[in-house]
Amino acid sequence: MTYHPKSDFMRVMIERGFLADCTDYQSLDEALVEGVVPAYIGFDATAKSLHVGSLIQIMMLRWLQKTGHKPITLMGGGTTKVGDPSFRADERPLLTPDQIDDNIAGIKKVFANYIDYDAENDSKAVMINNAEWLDDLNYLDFLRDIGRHFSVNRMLSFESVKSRLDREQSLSFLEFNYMILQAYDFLELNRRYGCLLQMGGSDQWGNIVNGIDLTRRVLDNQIFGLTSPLLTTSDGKKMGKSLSGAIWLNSDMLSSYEFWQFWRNTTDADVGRFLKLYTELPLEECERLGALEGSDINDAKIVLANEVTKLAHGEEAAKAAEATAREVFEKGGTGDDLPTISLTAQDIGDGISIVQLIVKAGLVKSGKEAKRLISENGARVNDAPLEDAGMMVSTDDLELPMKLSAGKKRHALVRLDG
RNA sequence: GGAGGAGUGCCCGAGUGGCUAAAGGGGGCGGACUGUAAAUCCGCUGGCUAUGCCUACGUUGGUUCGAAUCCAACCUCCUCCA
Repeated sequence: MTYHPKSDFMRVMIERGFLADCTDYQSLDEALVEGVVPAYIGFDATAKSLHVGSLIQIMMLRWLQKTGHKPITLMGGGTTKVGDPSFRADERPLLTPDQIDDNIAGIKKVFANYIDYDAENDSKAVMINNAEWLDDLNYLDFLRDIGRHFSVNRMLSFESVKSRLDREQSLSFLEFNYMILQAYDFLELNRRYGCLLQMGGSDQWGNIVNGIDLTRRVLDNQIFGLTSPLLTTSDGKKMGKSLSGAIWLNSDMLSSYEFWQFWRNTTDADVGRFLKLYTELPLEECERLGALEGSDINDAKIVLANEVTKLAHGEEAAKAAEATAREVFEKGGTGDDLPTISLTAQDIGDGISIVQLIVKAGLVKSGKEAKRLISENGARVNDAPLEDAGMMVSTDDLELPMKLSAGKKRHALVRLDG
């Protein structure tokens, strides 16, 4: 960007790599200088927790608040009933209202760690559910008041739905309405809360622009949109997957240790970028750490893991995760923070096969995979290669916690409970 | 409503009566190399109480000793027409 912003928020967004595009850099910048700007990001409730793919959005709201503005976290209680088709190859399964409520409850937990909803100033954040205005819409009124502002011709031209239209997959009318509902959200947030800005990933650009147009037409208000880059790791993978699935932000969905490990395993080339996006370390520090060469950059990865985990799960959790990681990887020992399963004597009975234990410990999905792992010499028990796939484990073997390993990186503890 | 095309394993995609748990690729997992990195190379990749059994090629039935493969009906999607 050649634009030199006057506002702290825009400056941070640009310097730290959050900015992919903005509908009007200069006007938005001026609004940010003039006063408190309420800005929102919407989160659909498709799972019980958000994952690291949404973390960049959360960090944007956090910076927004830190630079003196007002974050609005919009929970998509209404829009989730429709499902966002943007850049998706197929239709999502519809969630029931109960599932959606459950998911919202889970997602809410994580925001409190990043955003202050109790601030006693103009930057106090608010959390709103768009079900508030979407659930009770009257179809005909909505079509007449809002629908008339949308051109189907134009809607069909959006990149976000193009792949669906071009290819053999259908786009249901239900999903097609998503962009109208999201546009309407922006309008309502402007009307009700004076919201001036919507942020989101660059895949949301079309939806955001629609909201801006709609608000201008209906209320004659100028509002703004700002998008973050769609994050992939430098080796071209989507952000947020790792060894065993999605990287959830909620600690009840993914342990702090595993969360920490995800960041510790960042690809070299991403370290500097991630430090800027996902931590609040000074820029120079991010750059210095990201520029470390060879094995020195491992120290930077530890800093990254500590900082991100601290924000998400708290300082204690970060410390415990680091301690366990050091114990496990540097000394080849064990640590309390490793994923642990507890078995009762009853579970074990006369003995349980090692194959079953490996499955129960969550290191593999099936007994067959466990056997494969063993035959490939990837399984270890207390750090000794496991050769006998038929090995039985008795309660006596679990006097001390047993450490099971799958490959070099994945470990779990098995304890006897009670 | 009419005509034509399509529906395969986590994904893409070959197969068009037995040799098919189904080529190839991607992804994933394990190994080597390293730095708990990347790239590269090698191997594995449906499940189970396992010399056998179960599940699987849109769904349901049928033909056959035998079907992903043939037939019928249905469902869904795509393209064109109304």
